[in-house]
Amino acid sequence: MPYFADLILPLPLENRFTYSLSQEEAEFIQPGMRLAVQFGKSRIYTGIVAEIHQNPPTIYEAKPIHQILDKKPLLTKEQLAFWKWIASYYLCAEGDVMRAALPGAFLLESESIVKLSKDTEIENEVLTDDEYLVVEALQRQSSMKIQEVEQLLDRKKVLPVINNLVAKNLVALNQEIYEQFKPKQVRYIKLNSIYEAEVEMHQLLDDLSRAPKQREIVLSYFSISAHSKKPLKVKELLNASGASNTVLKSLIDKKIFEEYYEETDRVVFSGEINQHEIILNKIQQKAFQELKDNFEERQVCLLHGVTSSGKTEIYIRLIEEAINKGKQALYLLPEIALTTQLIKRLQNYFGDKVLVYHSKYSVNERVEIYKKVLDNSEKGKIVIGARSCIFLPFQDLGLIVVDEEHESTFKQFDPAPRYHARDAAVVLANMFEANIVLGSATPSIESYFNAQHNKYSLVELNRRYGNVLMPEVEVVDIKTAHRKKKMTGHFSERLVEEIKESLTEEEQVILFQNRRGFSPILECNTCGHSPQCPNCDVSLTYHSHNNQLRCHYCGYHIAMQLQCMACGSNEVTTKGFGTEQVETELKALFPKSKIARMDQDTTRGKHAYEKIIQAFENHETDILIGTQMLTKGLDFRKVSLVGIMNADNLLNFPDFRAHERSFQLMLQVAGRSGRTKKRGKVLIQTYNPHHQIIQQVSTGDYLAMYKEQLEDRYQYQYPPYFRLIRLTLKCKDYSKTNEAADWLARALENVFDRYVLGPEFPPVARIRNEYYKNILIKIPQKRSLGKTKNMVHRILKSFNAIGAYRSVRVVVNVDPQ
DNA sequence: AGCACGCCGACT
DNA sequence: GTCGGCGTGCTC
Repeated sequence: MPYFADLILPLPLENRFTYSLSQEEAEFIQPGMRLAVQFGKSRIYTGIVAEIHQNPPTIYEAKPIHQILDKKPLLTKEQLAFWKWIASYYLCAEGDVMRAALPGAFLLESESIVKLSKDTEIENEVLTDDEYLVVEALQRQSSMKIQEVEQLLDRKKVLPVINNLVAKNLVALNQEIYEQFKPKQVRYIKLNSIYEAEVEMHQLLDDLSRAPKQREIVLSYFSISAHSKKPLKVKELLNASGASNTVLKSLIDKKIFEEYYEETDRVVFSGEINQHEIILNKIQQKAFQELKDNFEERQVCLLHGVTSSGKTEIYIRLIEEAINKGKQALYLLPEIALTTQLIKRLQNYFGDKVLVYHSKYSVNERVEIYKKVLDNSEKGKIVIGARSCIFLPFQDLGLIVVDEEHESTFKQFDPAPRYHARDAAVVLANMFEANIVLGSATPSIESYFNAQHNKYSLVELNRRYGNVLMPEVEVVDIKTAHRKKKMTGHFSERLVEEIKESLTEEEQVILFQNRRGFSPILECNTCGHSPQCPNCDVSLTYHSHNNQLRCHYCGYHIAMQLQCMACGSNEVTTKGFGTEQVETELKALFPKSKIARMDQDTTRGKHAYEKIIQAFENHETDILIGTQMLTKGLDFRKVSLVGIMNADNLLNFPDFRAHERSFQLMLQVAGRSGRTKKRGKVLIQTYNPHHQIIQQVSTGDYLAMYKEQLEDRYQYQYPPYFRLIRLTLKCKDYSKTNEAADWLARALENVFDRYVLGPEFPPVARIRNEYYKNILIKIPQKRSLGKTKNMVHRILKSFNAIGAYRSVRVVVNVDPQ
């Protein structure tokens, strides 16, 4: 009986692919292992075994596999099921999930290598110039990559040339695959055991009397090993003796020393546990108990706790309980770069049980963490990281914490799989029958709705830790201020007063300015023209640090223009205002204060974030101006004033979540103020002081916001009452984009009727010379989600079958943010 | 995705 | 005439 394996390949393709196995292979291979297989004419890919069976494919001959890459499965059954769920829920291929889920180093890919055939006789052959060049080059360097051949011949299509050479039996084309992960090896040294006896030892030292450097090394070795029995690293020995590697090498050559290698962890925790107990106050204790009680009934619990109410301590205690039961715990964060403070807190308590996992780690480091989790090892019982952590190979997951669950960065936007880590984590927890806490000071409407409708349980913390008062919020009407001429640039008189007061009290100030879309653009005072990107439908934005005009979307940039490009007028001004302007104006207002800025521009370097934060923590900075980044879990002690420069550009965003977002953002920023005894102050500058969201922020009334937003969502048919699927069409051809979008919208309307919106152009309708068009499908609660998705799937399939629309790509985004 | 094949315009 | 552009189809 023949055997077959169905593989998931890391490609955006619908199907799994079936390969044939020998009986021996079939007995060894298990689902979750990696195989290297040939796919297509020449390439070799890494595939994951999803299933082994004995049903031969009917319409094609299955190819044999190339190589088995694992001794035991790299994926658990749960993971395979989880991948399947993600692919079907978010309407993407399992291959897309595979790419997102596995550290890159696990995905071996082949590279075509050209080599000279063994018994080549060139003389008789008639060669073209190109062919001759390749053969000649190969006589010098034995093998070449396709890319190198491209360089050699200085043209793009070299495969025909190579194929001709292969046909003439002059060269061979091979596939080479590389195992990318290399365990880190550390070189150790030990003395040859014959010198351990005292006599031999003295003899050795005598023998070396004429080689003082070598003698020095041996003496160092003795002195180190006298008070430590630990294996000795070569590096340590060389450091201690001050000798060079060459000297040691001659000792190794003389067989006096022996060297050996051992694998070590790249990711090591060097600190030590310095916090041994977490003591919860009464309110925290009560919440902790409630959470545990709730878990008896329901797996998911929403923890709604105001800023600095001490949610982290509760998480830590929950994690502790999970790992005490021998289970693994996962702590999900929106963005890992901003959370060094939190990671330190966890490591101080749990030591090396904590592993941090995120995309900024090197591929090798990620492989190590992956393997630790797979082995359910003691190191790495607790994993903390951003959204991709949900793909780790947990064996026995007991608890998931989703911190700042309202954050939209949990949703992956591009590329597929466009998953929401919070929602996927709920599914993951369900697979393990694990508990999951969703925590936030400003829960998402969806989660609060689920809590209100008993899908999740709910625990609330209404007091700040140590009974610190919530900050006092003052709304400044800048419309009136402008009229009364009480504005200095973007600063109202009130804000300047408050900053002055804080500074004289030697307290710190945070100023918040929303980013994107409000970066400054250049505008001509005469004709109103502003320079546009040639590839995208946007104005170029001005960047003062390099004096450039830049496109946000494609990176196109030109030097700053001093004359209008349309009419030649010399009067051009920068409009709109970002953090840079705030900084400039602030420096003029407070020349003596130390001012720092935290935004995209200033946080580019690897440790730039930390430096700015550190400086602020150490009070080397008085005023910190920043964007969204400031809202994320930073804990500054001496901030007494938070200023929101302009609330309106948040509120006026064209998005059904704009109000919810504004509320969350403002309340989070406000929470940075007054974390110690003194009551903090928040100043919000706005043109609409009576806007309901501004009012709700100033009273900190989450429930009022929730209720009002919920009504809007119901009325305008948005989540949580309706689910959304957004289809985005992209194409270089404008009219084709329109035609295809119309066709697709018609096809969808046939099934979903009035629940199809669009097609319509997004605010930026052209990016990198591609036109965009959106179609939105709204799914009422009563309609089956699964059936709807199958239907969408079917319609997309027939869309893709239309030759004329072949160049139009459709991006599917389920639950778009 | 990546690659082959086929058709078409633009150059040595 | 070939080179390289792109559209189309297929991969177990």
